[in-house]
Amino acid sequence: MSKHVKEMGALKEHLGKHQLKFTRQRELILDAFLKQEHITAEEMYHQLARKDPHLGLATIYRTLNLFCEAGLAQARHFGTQTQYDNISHKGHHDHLICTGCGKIVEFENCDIERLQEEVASRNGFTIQTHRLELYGLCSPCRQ
Amino acid sequence: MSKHVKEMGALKEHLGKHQLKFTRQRELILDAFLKQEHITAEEMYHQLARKDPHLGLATIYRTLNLFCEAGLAQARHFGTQTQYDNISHKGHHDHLICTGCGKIVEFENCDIERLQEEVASRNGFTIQTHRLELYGLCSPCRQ
DNA sequence: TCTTTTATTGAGACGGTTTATCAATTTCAA
DNA sequence: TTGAAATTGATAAACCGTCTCAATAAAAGA
Repeated sequence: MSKHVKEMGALKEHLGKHQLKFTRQRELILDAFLKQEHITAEEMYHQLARKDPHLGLATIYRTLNLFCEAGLAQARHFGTQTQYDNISHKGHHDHLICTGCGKIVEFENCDIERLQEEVASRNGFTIQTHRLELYGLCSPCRQ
Repeated sequence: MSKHVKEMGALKEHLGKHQLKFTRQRELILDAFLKQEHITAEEMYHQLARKDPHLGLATIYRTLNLFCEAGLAQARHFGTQTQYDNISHKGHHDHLICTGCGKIVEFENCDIERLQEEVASRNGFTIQTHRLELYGLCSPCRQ
């Protein structure tokens, strides 16, 4: 009865290919994961504590890493924690960041994205998402 | 006599402004830092162990963070570790990161860099450094 | 120079995050 | 239903980076 039929299918396909099993915990964690844009293991642990008080933190880590391998999630190290991004939510924008005043300008550039695809395929990669940050000085900060 | 006169000057200026002191350790770490494009604290620790076996890891962390504040370095979380990038180094390379197995491939692409400059100047920015990470699956992880 | 003040250092303790271990349990194909 | 194989939960362990603090070194003042 999940609303996430497509992702559930992708996960089951990955499980099948790797002789892994479909468990109650994996289903529970997938449902919770797909409801958000990104989450940390700790956040999910607390969030799921009500539904299943015995669900262990280690299982959450293992499962989120499994989602990464299955192409559903993307891990990003953010400060001291790891964020797991939901790949199916992708309103992706890049950032120009002023190192002087901290101002952030968002931008999108199709040409850059196209070149990224080229680089990736040349190296045998399939891109799920990317992160591009340009650091510099805005004109007020340059005087 | 250091070859890195400019950076040494920038560091001393920062120290002066903040009532910090110029120490033998800071000089040593700066010299080692400027020789590379990027380094982790742990790598530097081993690298400097011969020159000064008593140089502590904590001092290296403290000093690399100081370089960030002084605008000489840029920290970024990479896998489980923190990389300190040398801002003055030009041959900046970017990363393809496999979300399945964690493999990292470095690449450089002048066209992308040129487009970045365009985006920046269109927004009135002057780029000091950037960070581009492409996340996806490498071919073994894709099957 | 000598003294005084203040920042820095080294060593290890510490805290938070993630992974490894392992016996018990669950899944799933036969 | 059975049995091999994967998974789980609990917790120990590993790991990275920061904090603590007494001892030391650097700058400023006399």
